[in-house]
Amino acid sequence: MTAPIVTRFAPSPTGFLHIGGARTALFNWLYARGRGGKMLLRIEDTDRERSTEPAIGAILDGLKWLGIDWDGDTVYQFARAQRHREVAEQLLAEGKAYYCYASADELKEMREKARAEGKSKLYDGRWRERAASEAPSGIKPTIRLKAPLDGETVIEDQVQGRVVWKNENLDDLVLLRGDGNPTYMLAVVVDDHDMGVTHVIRGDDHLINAARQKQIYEALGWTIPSMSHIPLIHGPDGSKLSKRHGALGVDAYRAMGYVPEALRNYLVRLGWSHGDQEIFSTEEMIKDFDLPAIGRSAARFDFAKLENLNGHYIRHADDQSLVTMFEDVLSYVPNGGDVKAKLNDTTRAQLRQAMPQLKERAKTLIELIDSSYFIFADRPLVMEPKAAALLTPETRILIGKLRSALEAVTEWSAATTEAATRAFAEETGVKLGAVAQPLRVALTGKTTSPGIFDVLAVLGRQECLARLADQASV
RNA sequence: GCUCCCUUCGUCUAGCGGUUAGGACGUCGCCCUCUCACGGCGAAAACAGCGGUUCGAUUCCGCUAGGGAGCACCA
Repeated sequence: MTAPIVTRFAPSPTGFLHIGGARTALFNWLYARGRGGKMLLRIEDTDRERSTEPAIGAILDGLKWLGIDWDGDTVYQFARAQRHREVAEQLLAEGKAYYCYASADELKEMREKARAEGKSKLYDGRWRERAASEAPSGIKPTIRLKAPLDGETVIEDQVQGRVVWKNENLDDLVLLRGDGNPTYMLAVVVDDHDMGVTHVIRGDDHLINAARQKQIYEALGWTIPSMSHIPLIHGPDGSKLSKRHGALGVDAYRAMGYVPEALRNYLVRLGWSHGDQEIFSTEEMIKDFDLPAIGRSAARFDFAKLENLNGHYIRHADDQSLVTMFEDVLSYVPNGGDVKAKLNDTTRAQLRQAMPQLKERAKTLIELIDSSYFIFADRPLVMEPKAAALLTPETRILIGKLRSALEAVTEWSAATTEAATRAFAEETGVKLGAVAQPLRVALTGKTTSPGIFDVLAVLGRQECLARLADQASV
Protein backbone atom coordinates (compact mmCIF):
# COMPACT_ATOMS: atom_id res chain seq x y z
CA MET A 1 0.00 0.00 0.00
CA THR A 2 1.36 3.37 -0.98
CA ALA A 3 1.32 6.39 1.31
CA PRO A 4 -1.69 8.68 0.93
CA ILE A 5 -1.26 11.63 -1.37
CA VAL A 6 -1.09 15.06 0.23
CA THR A 7 -1.03 18.17 -1.95
CA ARG A 8 -1.30 21.77 -0.95
CA PHE A 9 -2.19 25.14 -2.33
CA ALA A 10 -0.06 27.88 -0.83
CA PRO A 11 -1.00 31.36 -1.99
CA SER A 12 0.50 34.50 -0.55
CA PRO A 13 -2.29 36.90 0.41
CA THR A 14 -0.98 39.95 -1.34
CA GLY A 15 -3.92 40.21 -3.74
CA PHE A 16 -6.93 38.38 -5.08
CA LEU A 17 -6.94 34.80 -6.29
CA HIS A 18 -5.79 35.29 -9.86
CA ILE A 19 -6.41 32.92 -12.72
CA GLY A 20 -3.00 31.28 -12.53
CA GLY A 21 -3.40 30.62 -8.84
CA ALA A 22 -6.85 29.23 -9.48
CA ARG A 23 -5.43 26.75 -11.95
CA THR A 24 -2.68 25.73 -9.56
CA ALA A 25 -5.28 25.18 -6.87
CA LEU A 26 -7.42 23.20 -9.29
CA PHE A 27 -4.54 20.93 -10.31
CA ASN A 28 -3.64 20.24 -6.69
CA TRP A 29 -7.26 19.55 -5.88
CA LEU A 30 -7.80 17.24 -8.84
CA TYR A 31 -4.66 15.28 -8.14
CA ALA A 32 -5.55 14.73 -4.51
CA ARG A 33 -9.23 14.02 -5.09
CA GLY A 34 -8.48 11.57 -7.84
CA ARG A 35 -6.28 9.48 -5.59
CA GLY A 36 -8.12 9.50 -2.30
CA GLY A 37 -5.63 12.01 -0.97
CA LYS A 38 -5.89 15.33 0.77
CA MET A 39 -5.39 18.88 -0.34
CA LEU A 40 -4.21 21.31 2.29
CA LEU A 41 -4.36 25.08 2.26
CA ARG A 42 -1.55 27.22 3.57
CA ILE A 43 -1.58 30.99 3.55
CA GLU A 44 1.96 32.25 3.08
CA ASP A 45 1.67 35.45 5.02
CA THR A 46 5.22 35.89 6.19
CA ASP A 47 5.54 39.09 4.23
CA ARG A 48 3.91 41.26 6.84
CA GLU A 49 4.11 44.36 4.72
CA ARG A 50 2.10 43.07 1.81
CA SER A 51 -0.18 40.46 3.33
CA THR A 52 -3.70 41.65 3.98
CA GLU A 53 -6.83 40.31 5.57
CA PRO A 54 -9.07 41.23 2.61
CA ALA A 55 -6.74 39.31 0.31
CA ILE A 56 -7.13 36.21 2.46
CA GLY A 57 -10.89 36.63 2.28
CA ALA A 58 -10.78 37.04 -1.49
CA ILE A 59 -8.71 33.89 -1.93
CA LEU A 60 -10.96 31.75 0.25
CA ASP A 61 -14.03 33.17 -1.44
CA GLY A 62 -12.58 32.52 -4.88
CA LEU A 63 -11.76 28.90 -4.08
CA LYS A 64 -15.21 28.40 -2.65
CA TRP A 65 -16.87 29.85 -5.73
CA LEU A 66 -14.82 27.56 -7.95
CA GLY A 67 -15.93 24.60 -5.90
CA ILE A 68 -12.45 23.77 -4.65
CA ASP A 69 -12.42 22.61 -1.06
CA TRP A 70 -9.54 21.65 1.18
CA ASP A 71 -8.89 19.34 4.08
CA GLY A 72 -8.18 20.30 7.65
CA ASP A 73 -7.55 23.72 9.04
CA THR A 74 -6.00 26.48 7.01
CA VAL A 75 -2.37 26.87 8.01
CA TYR A 76 -1.04 30.40 8.42
CA GLN A 77 2.66 30.39 7.80
CA PHE A 78 3.51 33.39 9.94
CA ALA A 79 2.15 31.64 13.00
CA ARG A 80 4.77 28.97 12.53
CA ALA A 81 7.76 31.31 12.62
CA GLN A 82 8.99 29.90 15.93
CA ARG A 83 9.18 26.42 14.46
CA HIS A 84 11.08 27.79 11.46
CA ARG A 85 13.55 29.51 13.75
CA GLU A 86 14.12 26.26 15.62
CA VAL A 87 14.95 24.45 12.43
CA ALA A 88 17.41 27.17 11.46
CA GLU A 89 19.04 26.94 14.89
CA GLN A 90 19.21 23.19 14.56
CA LEU A 91 21.01 23.48 11.24
CA LEU A 92 23.36 25.97 12.83
CA ALA A 93 24.10 23.64 15.72
CA GLU A 94 24.80 20.81 13.33
CA GLY A 95 27.26 22.92 11.38
CA LYS A 96 25.07 22.89 8.28
CA ALA A 97 24.40 26.59 8.46
CA TYR A 98 26.31 29.61 9.67
CA TYR A 99 25.97 33.20 10.75
CA CYS A 100 26.62 35.74 8.06
CA TYR A 101 27.46 39.29 9.01
CA ALA A 102 27.71 40.75 5.55
CA SER A 103 26.17 44.20 5.34
CA ALA A 104 23.66 45.33 2.76
CA ASP A 105 26.39 47.28 1.00
CA GLU A 106 28.68 44.28 0.87
CA LEU A 107 25.87 42.18 -0.54
CA LYS A 108 25.17 44.74 -3.18
CA GLU A 109 28.83 44.90 -4.11
CA MET A 110 28.97 41.12 -4.44
CA ARG A 111 25.93 41.10 -6.70
CA GLU A 112 27.40 43.72 -8.96
CA LYS A 113 30.71 41.89 -9.12
CA ALA A 114 28.99 38.62 -9.97
CA ARG A 115 27.02 40.25 -12.71
CA ALA A 116 30.09 41.94 -14.15
CA GLU A 117 31.88 38.60 -14.23
CA GLY A 118 28.94 36.82 -15.75
CA LYS A 119 28.42 34.61 -12.74
CA SER A 120 25.07 33.64 -11.31
CA LYS A 121 26.33 33.00 -7.80
CA LEU A 122 25.58 36.16 -5.91
CA TYR A 123 26.94 35.54 -2.44
CA ASP A 124 30.54 34.48 -2.19
CA GLY A 125 30.30 32.56 1.07
CA ARG A 126 32.68 34.88 2.88
CA TRP A 127 31.33 34.04 6.35
CA ARG A 128 31.10 30.35 5.71
CA GLU A 129 34.22 29.42 7.63
CA ARG A 130 34.85 32.48 9.77
CA ALA A 131 34.66 32.33 13.54
CA ALA A 132 31.95 34.20 15.39
CA SER A 133 34.66 36.10 17.24
CA GLU A 134 35.38 37.97 14.02
CA ALA A 135 31.84 39.24 13.94
CA PRO A 136 31.52 42.99 13.59
CA SER A 137 29.41 44.66 16.20
CA GLY A 138 26.18 46.36 15.37
CA ILE A 139 25.16 43.94 12.64
CA LYS A 140 22.45 41.39 13.25
CA PRO A 141 23.55 38.29 11.40
CA THR A 142 21.49 36.18 9.08
CA ILE A 143 21.71 32.42 9.09
CA ARG A 144 22.78 30.97 5.78
CA LEU A 145 22.70 27.40 4.56
CA LYS A 146 26.06 25.79 3.94
CA ALA A 147 25.16 24.65 0.46
CA PRO A 148 27.27 22.06 -1.36
CA LEU A 149 30.14 23.65 -3.28
CA ASP A 150 30.44 21.16 -6.08
CA GLY A 151 28.43 18.40 -7.69
CA GLU A 152 24.88 18.81 -8.94
CA THR A 153 21.44 19.37 -7.58
CA VAL A 154 18.88 17.41 -9.56
CA ILE A 155 15.11 17.73 -9.55
CA GLU A 156 13.13 14.89 -11.04
CA ASP A 157 10.09 16.94 -11.94
CA GLN A 158 6.89 15.17 -12.96
CA VAL A 159 6.16 17.87 -15.52
CA GLN A 160 9.53 19.32 -16.45
CA GLY A 161 11.47 16.09 -16.38
CA ARG A 162 15.02 15.89 -15.03
CA VAL A 163 16.40 19.36 -14.38
CA VAL A 164 20.02 19.75 -13.34
CA TRP A 165 21.90 22.63 -11.71
CA LYS A 166 25.59 22.78 -11.02
CA ASN A 167 26.03 23.51 -7.34
CA GLU A 168 28.74 26.02 -8.14
CA ASN A 169 25.98 28.21 -9.54
CA LEU A 170 23.91 28.09 -6.39
CA ASP A 171 24.95 30.22 -3.44
CA ASP A 172 24.37 29.92 0.29
CA LEU A 173 20.81 31.08 0.73
CA VAL A 174 19.51 32.93 3.74
CA LEU A 175 17.40 30.78 6.06
CA LEU A 176 16.77 33.27 8.83
CA ARG A 177 16.82 37.00 8.43
CA GLY A 178 18.68 39.41 10.62
CA ASP A 179 15.44 40.22 12.39
CA GLY A 180 14.97 36.57 13.28
CA ASN A 181 12.22 35.89 10.79
CA PRO A 182 12.44 32.92 8.44
CA THR A 183 12.74 33.34 4.69
CA TYR A 184 10.23 31.86 2.31
CA MET A 185 12.71 29.20 1.27
CA LEU A 186 13.03 27.82 4.79
CA ALA A 187 9.39 28.25 5.71
CA VAL A 188 8.14 26.34 2.68
CA VAL A 189 10.42 23.39 3.30
CA VAL A 190 9.61 23.15 6.99
CA ASP A 191 5.88 23.59 6.45
CA ASP A 192 5.62 21.13 3.59
CA HIS A 193 7.51 18.62 5.66
CA ASP A 194 5.52 19.17 8.84
CA MET A 195 2.23 19.10 6.98
CA GLY A 196 3.16 15.81 5.37
CA VAL A 197 2.97 17.15 1.83
CA THR A 198 3.88 14.40 -0.63
CA HIS A 199 3.33 16.29 -3.89
CA VAL A 200 4.21 19.88 -4.59
CA ILE A 201 2.36 21.24 -7.62
CA ARG A 202 3.01 24.90 -8.34
CA GLY A 203 3.85 27.39 -11.07
CA ASP A 204 7.14 26.93 -12.89
CA ASP A 205 8.27 30.32 -11.67
CA HIS A 206 9.26 28.23 -8.65
CA LEU A 207 11.37 25.76 -10.58
CA ILE A 208 14.68 27.16 -9.46
CA ASN A 209 13.39 27.36 -5.91
CA ALA A 210 12.94 23.62 -6.05
CA ALA A 211 16.69 23.23 -6.40
CA ARG A 212 17.42 25.48 -3.47
CA GLN A 213 14.75 23.88 -1.37
CA LYS A 214 16.14 20.47 -2.16
CA GLN A 215 19.43 21.57 -0.62
CA ILE A 216 17.57 22.44 2.56
CA TYR A 217 15.77 19.10 2.53
CA GLU A 218 19.09 17.34 2.20
CA ALA A 219 20.74 19.30 4.99
CA LEU A 220 17.80 18.34 7.19
CA GLY A 221 17.85 14.72 6.09
CA TRP A 222 14.23 14.94 5.00
CA THR A 223 12.68 13.34 1.95
CA ILE A 224 11.89 15.76 -0.82
CA PRO A 225 8.28 15.61 -2.05
CA SER A 226 7.40 14.82 -5.65
CA MET A 227 7.77 18.03 -7.64
CA SER A 228 5.58 19.29 -10.48
CA HIS A 229 6.15 22.72 -11.93
CA ILE A 230 3.36 23.73 -14.22
CA PRO A 231 3.82 26.32 -16.96
CA LEU A 232 2.47 29.79 -16.41
CA ILE A 233 -0.50 31.24 -18.21
CA HIS A 234 0.26 34.04 -20.64
CA GLY A 235 -1.86 36.82 -22.01
CA PRO A 236 -3.42 36.59 -25.48
CA ASP A 237 -0.32 38.26 -26.95
CA GLY A 238 2.06 35.79 -25.38
CA SER A 239 3.48 38.14 -22.81
CA LYS A 240 3.15 37.80 -19.11
CA LEU A 241 -0.42 37.88 -17.95
CA SER A 242 -1.29 41.33 -16.74
CA LYS A 243 -4.43 42.93 -15.47
CA ARG A 244 -4.97 44.16 -18.98
CA HIS A 245 -5.27 40.54 -20.11
CA GLY A 246 -6.88 38.13 -17.77
CA ALA A 247 -4.89 38.31 -14.57
CA LEU A 248 -8.06 39.22 -12.83
CA GLY A 249 -9.34 37.81 -9.64
CA VAL A 250 -11.76 34.97 -10.05
CA ASP A 251 -14.39 37.32 -8.65
CA ALA A 252 -14.01 39.32 -11.86
CA TYR A 253 -14.90 36.24 -13.88
CA ARG A 254 -17.96 35.78 -11.75
CA ALA A 255 -18.89 39.38 -12.42
CA MET A 256 -18.45 38.79 -16.16
CA GLY A 257 -21.07 36.08 -16.00
CA TYR A 258 -18.90 33.00 -16.19
CA VAL A 259 -20.01 29.93 -14.32
CA PRO A 260 -17.57 27.97 -12.18
CA GLU A 261 -17.99 24.74 -14.15
CA ALA A 262 -16.93 26.49 -17.34
CA LEU A 263 -13.96 28.21 -15.78
CA ARG A 264 -12.81 24.94 -14.27
CA ASN A 265 -13.20 23.13 -17.57
CA TYR A 266 -11.33 25.88 -19.38
CA LEU A 267 -8.53 25.95 -16.83
CA VAL A 268 -8.05 22.20 -16.71
CA ARG A 269 -7.59 22.08 -20.48
CA LEU A 270 -5.06 24.87 -20.40
CA GLY A 271 -1.82 22.94 -20.40
CA TRP A 272 -3.38 19.59 -19.77
CA SER A 273 -5.18 17.26 -22.13
CA HIS A 274 -6.74 13.84 -22.22
CA GLY A 275 -6.78 12.78 -25.85
CA ASP A 276 -9.27 14.82 -27.82
CA GLN A 277 -11.73 15.34 -24.99
CA GLU A 278 -12.81 18.94 -24.48
CA ILE A 279 -15.70 18.73 -22.05
CA PHE A 280 -15.05 17.28 -18.63
CA SER A 281 -17.50 16.84 -15.82
CA THR A 282 -15.99 17.28 -12.38
CA GLU A 283 -15.99 13.51 -11.93
CA GLU A 284 -14.24 13.01 -15.25
CA MET A 285 -11.52 15.52 -14.59
CA ILE A 286 -10.89 14.06 -11.18
CA LYS A 287 -10.66 10.60 -12.69
CA ASP A 288 -8.49 11.49 -15.67
CA PHE A 289 -6.22 14.24 -14.43
CA ASP A 290 -2.58 13.31 -14.16
CA LEU A 291 0.71 15.13 -13.80
CA PRO A 292 2.80 13.68 -16.66
CA ALA A 293 0.09 14.66 -19.15
CA ILE A 294 0.68 18.34 -18.41
CA GLY A 295 2.50 20.12 -21.22
CA ARG A 296 5.70 22.03 -20.63
CA SER A 297 4.99 25.15 -22.62
CA ALA A 298 3.09 28.21 -21.48
CA ALA A 299 -0.49 28.58 -22.69
CA ARG A 300 -2.19 31.76 -23.76
CA PHE A 301 -5.42 32.80 -22.20
CA ASP A 302 -8.24 32.81 -24.73
CA PHE A 303 -11.50 34.46 -23.77
CA ALA A 304 -13.27 33.20 -26.88
CA LYS A 305 -12.80 29.61 -25.85
CA LEU A 306 -13.79 30.30 -22.26
CA GLU A 307 -16.91 31.97 -23.57
CA ASN A 308 -17.73 29.02 -25.78
CA LEU A 309 -17.36 26.64 -22.85
CA ASN A 310 -19.46 28.93 -20.70
CA GLY A 311 -22.21 28.87 -23.31
CA HIS A 312 -22.05 25.11 -23.32
CA TYR A 313 -22.50 24.88 -19.57
CA ILE A 314 -25.33 27.40 -19.60
CA ARG A 315 -27.17 25.54 -22.35
CA HIS A 316 -26.84 22.27 -20.52
CA ALA A 317 -27.79 23.55 -17.10
CA ASP A 318 -31.31 22.81 -15.96
CA ASP A 319 -33.74 25.71 -16.02
CA GLN A 320 -34.35 25.99 -12.32
CA SER A 321 -30.68 26.12 -11.36
CA LEU A 322 -30.17 28.71 -14.07
CA VAL A 323 -32.83 30.87 -12.42
CA THR A 324 -30.92 30.48 -9.17
CA MET A 325 -27.59 31.37 -10.81
CA PHE A 326 -29.28 34.30 -12.46
CA GLU A 327 -30.45 35.62 -9.13
CA ASP A 328 -27.18 34.92 -7.33
CA VAL A 329 -25.02 36.67 -9.86
CA LEU A 330 -27.08 39.86 -9.73
CA SER A 331 -25.17 40.88 -6.60
CA TYR A 332 -21.91 40.89 -8.52
CA VAL A 333 -22.79 42.49 -11.84
CA PRO A 334 -23.14 46.14 -12.78
CA ASN A 335 -26.76 47.30 -12.46
CA GLY A 336 -27.71 43.90 -11.10
CA GLY A 337 -29.72 45.67 -8.48
CA ASP A 338 -32.17 47.05 -11.03
CA VAL A 339 -33.15 43.59 -12.16
CA LYS A 340 -33.14 42.32 -8.61
CA ALA A 341 -35.72 44.94 -7.70
CA LYS A 342 -38.03 43.60 -10.40
CA LEU A 343 -37.81 40.00 -9.27
CA ASN A 344 -41.04 38.72 -7.81
CA ASP A 345 -43.08 35.56 -8.07
CA THR A 346 -44.53 36.61 -11.41
CA THR A 347 -41.31 37.64 -13.12
CA ARG A 348 -39.47 34.70 -11.61
CA ALA A 349 -42.05 32.35 -13.10
CA GLN A 350 -41.77 34.10 -16.45
CA LEU A 351 -38.02 33.84 -16.33
CA ARG A 352 -38.31 30.16 -15.60
CA GLN A 353 -40.76 29.73 -18.45
CA ALA A 354 -38.52 31.56 -20.89
CA MET A 355 -35.33 29.85 -19.75
CA PRO A 356 -35.29 27.01 -22.30
CA GLN A 357 -35.29 29.67 -25.00
CA LEU A 358 -33.00 32.15 -23.27
CA LYS A 359 -30.26 29.70 -22.38
CA GLU A 360 -29.80 28.64 -25.99
CA ARG A 361 -28.72 32.16 -26.78
CA ALA A 362 -26.49 33.13 -23.87
CA LYS A 363 -22.76 32.67 -23.63
CA THR A 364 -22.57 34.36 -20.25
CA LEU A 365 -24.95 35.08 -17.40
CA ILE A 366 -24.65 38.74 -18.37
CA GLU A 367 -26.09 37.92 -21.78
CA LEU A 368 -28.77 35.92 -20.06
CA ILE A 369 -29.69 38.94 -17.99
CA ASP A 370 -29.64 41.24 -21.02
CA SER A 371 -31.80 38.97 -23.09
CA SER A 372 -34.35 38.70 -20.34
CA TYR A 373 -34.94 42.44 -20.45
CA PHE A 374 -38.36 41.99 -21.99
CA ILE A 375 -39.55 40.21 -18.86
CA PHE A 376 -38.51 42.93 -16.47
CA ALA A 377 -39.05 45.99 -18.63
CA ASP A 378 -41.51 48.73 -17.75
CA ARG A 379 -43.80 50.16 -20.40
CA PRO A 380 -43.20 51.96 -22.58
CA LEU A 381 -40.12 49.94 -23.53
CA VAL A 382 -36.73 51.50 -24.02
CA MET A 383 -35.80 50.78 -27.62
CA GLU A 384 -32.34 49.78 -28.79
CA PRO A 385 -31.24 52.05 -31.66
CA LYS A 386 -31.50 49.24 -34.21
CA ALA A 387 -34.94 48.39 -32.91
CA ALA A 388 -36.10 52.00 -32.99
CA ALA A 389 -34.98 52.22 -36.61
CA LEU A 390 -37.40 49.49 -37.51
CA LEU A 391 -40.35 51.46 -36.21
CA THR A 392 -41.31 53.35 -39.31
CA PRO A 393 -44.73 54.83 -39.96
CA GLU A 394 -45.47 51.78 -42.10
CA THR A 395 -44.49 49.22 -39.52
CA ARG A 396 -46.40 51.09 -36.83
CA ILE A 397 -49.52 50.74 -38.92
CA LEU A 398 -48.75 47.07 -39.42
CA ILE A 399 -48.35 46.65 -35.66
CA GLY A 400 -51.73 48.24 -35.16
CA LYS A 401 -53.42 45.84 -37.54
CA LEU A 402 -51.58 42.87 -36.07
CA ARG A 403 -52.68 43.93 -32.62
CA SER A 404 -56.28 43.75 -33.69
CA ALA A 405 -55.72 40.30 -35.10
CA LEU A 406 -54.10 39.11 -31.90
CA GLU A 407 -56.76 40.67 -29.77
CA ALA A 408 -59.10 38.10 -31.20
CA VAL A 409 -57.03 35.31 -29.72
CA THR A 410 -58.54 34.26 -26.45
CA GLU A 411 -56.69 31.02 -25.74
CA TRP A 412 -53.27 32.69 -25.48
CA SER A 413 -50.31 30.43 -26.20
CA ALA A 414 -47.30 30.19 -28.48
CA ALA A 415 -49.27 27.95 -30.81
CA THR A 416 -52.42 30.07 -31.01
CA THR A 417 -50.59 33.36 -31.42
CA GLU A 418 -48.38 31.84 -34.08
CA ALA A 419 -51.42 30.58 -35.97
CA ALA A 420 -53.04 34.00 -35.75
CA THR A 421 -49.88 35.80 -36.85
CA ARG A 422 -49.31 33.47 -39.78
CA ALA A 423 -52.89 33.90 -40.87
CA PHE A 424 -52.52 37.66 -40.57
CA ALA A 425 -49.36 37.64 -42.70
CA GLU A 426 -51.05 35.57 -45.36
CA GLU A 427 -54.10 37.80 -45.48
CA THR A 428 -51.94 40.91 -45.60
CA GLY A 429 -49.77 39.42 -48.28
CA VAL A 430 -46.45 39.88 -46.46
CA LYS A 431 -43.87 37.37 -45.40
CA LEU A 432 -43.91 36.16 -41.83
CA GLY A 433 -40.54 37.78 -41.23
CA ALA A 434 -41.91 41.17 -42.17
CA VAL A 435 -44.47 40.83 -39.43
CA ALA A 436 -42.33 39.05 -36.87
CA GLN A 437 -39.58 41.66 -36.76
CA PRO A 438 -41.80 44.65 -35.94
CA LEU A 439 -43.63 42.45 -33.47
CA ARG A 440 -40.36 41.54 -31.83
CA VAL A 441 -39.28 45.13 -31.61
CA ALA A 442 -42.56 46.22 -30.08
CA LEU A 443 -42.51 43.47 -27.48
CA THR A 444 -38.85 43.33 -26.54
CA GLY A 445 -37.27 46.62 -27.61
CA LYS A 446 -34.60 44.60 -29.41
CA THR A 447 -34.02 43.14 -32.86
CA THR A 448 -33.02 39.78 -31.44
CA SER A 449 -34.90 37.67 -28.97
CA PRO A 450 -36.10 34.16 -28.37
CA GLY A 451 -38.67 32.85 -30.81
CA ILE A 452 -41.26 35.57 -30.90
CA PHE A 453 -44.23 33.31 -30.18
CA ASP A 454 -42.51 32.09 -27.04
CA VAL A 455 -42.09 35.71 -26.05
CA LEU A 456 -45.81 36.25 -26.66
CA ALA A 457 -46.63 33.28 -24.47
CA VAL A 458 -44.33 34.32 -21.63
CA LEU A 459 -45.57 37.89 -21.56
CA GLY A 460 -49.25 37.02 -21.66
CA ARG A 461 -52.12 38.49 -23.61
CA GLN A 462 -52.70 41.64 -21.66
CA GLU A 463 -49.10 42.79 -21.53
CA CYS A 464 -48.54 41.98 -25.20
CA LEU A 465 -51.58 43.92 -26.37
CA ALA A 466 -50.53 46.86 -24.23
CA ARG A 467 -46.99 46.89 -25.59
CA LEU A 468 -48.30 46.66 -29.13
CA ALA A 469 -50.61 49.56 -28.46
CA ASP A 470 -47.61 51.56 -27.22
CA GLN A 471 -45.95 51.29 -30.62
CA ALA A 472 -48.94 51.16 -32.95
CA SER A 473 -50.44 53.93 -34.95
CA VAL A 474 -53.73 53.72 -36.70
C1' G B 1 24.50 39.36 -18.35
C1' C B 2 23.88 34.55 -15.79
C1' U B 3 20.90 29.92 -14.58
C1' C B 4 16.81 27.12 -16.11
C1' C B 5 12.46 26.04 -19.19
C1' C B 6 9.69 26.15 -23.79
C1' U B 7 8.60 26.03 -29.61
C1' U B 8 2.54 21.35 -34.12
C1' C B 9 -3.14 25.47 -37.63
C1' G B 10 -4.53 32.62 -35.19
C1' U B 11 -5.51 30.03 -29.99
C1' C B 12 -5.85 25.35 -26.70
C1' U B 13 -4.00 20.76 -28.04
C1' A B 14 -3.50 15.04 -30.10
C1' G B 15 0.82 12.72 -31.87
C1' C B 16 5.36 9.31 -28.24
C1' G B 17 10.22 6.82 -36.19
C1' G B 18 6.49 5.18 -41.37
C1' U B 19 -0.48 9.24 -40.35
C1' U B 20 -4.12 12.13 -46.46
C1' A B 21 -0.51 15.41 -39.26
C1' G B 22 -6.41 14.35 -35.70
C1' G B 23 -9.85 17.23 -32.39
C1' A B 24 -11.70 21.84 -30.19
C1' C B 25 -12.29 27.35 -30.14
C1' G B 26 -12.22 31.22 -33.59
C1' U B 27 -12.84 32.52 -38.96
C1' C B 28 -15.46 31.72 -43.76
C1' G B 29 -19.36 29.24 -46.71
C1' C B 30 -24.04 26.28 -47.05
C1' C B 31 -28.49 24.12 -44.62
C1' C B 32 -32.28 24.87 -40.79
C1' U B 33 -35.16 29.55 -39.85
C1' C B 34 -39.74 34.93 -37.56
C1' U B 35 -34.47 37.62 -35.55
C1' C B 36 -30.39 35.93 -32.85
C1' A B 37 -28.58 31.68 -31.20
C1' C B 38 -28.51 26.32 -31.13
C1' G B 39 -27.88 22.26 -34.35
C1' G B 40 -26.08 19.92 -39.07
C1' C B 41 -22.66 19.88 -43.28
C1' G B 42 -18.26 21.80 -45.49
C1' A B 43 -13.69 24.97 -46.24
C1' A B 44 -9.20 27.61 -45.33
C1' A B 45 -5.45 27.03 -41.56
C1' A B 46 0.39 24.15 -38.33
C1' C B 47 5.23 20.51 -37.41
C1' A B 48 10.35 27.95 -36.12
C1' G B 49 15.16 27.36 -39.13
C1' C B 50 19.62 24.58 -40.10
C1' G B 51 22.53 20.42 -39.46
C1' G B 52 23.05 15.40 -38.00
C1' U B 53 21.33 9.92 -36.44
C1' U B 54 18.25 6.58 -39.44
C1' C B 55 16.07 2.88 -45.03
C1' G B 56 12.75 6.75 -43.11
C1' A B 57 12.06 12.22 -39.06
C1' U B 58 6.74 16.39 -36.42
C1' U B 59 8.73 12.49 -33.32
C1' C B 60 15.83 11.19 -31.27
C1' C B 61 20.54 14.52 -30.87
C1' G B 62 23.09 19.30 -31.69
C1' C B 63 23.22 24.40 -33.12
C1' U B 64 20.66 28.99 -34.32
C1' A B 65 16.51 32.06 -33.80
C1' G B 66 12.29 33.39 -31.05
C1' G B 67 9.44 33.22 -26.40
C1' G B 68 9.23 32.64 -21.03
C1' A B 69 10.75 32.18 -15.80
C1' G B 70 14.16 33.15 -12.06
C1' C B 71 18.47 35.74 -10.43
C1' A B 72 16.49 39.72 -2.58
C1' C B 73 17.52 39.38 4.56
C1' C B 74 9.70 39.09 -1.53
C1' A B 75 6.78 35.11 -1.73
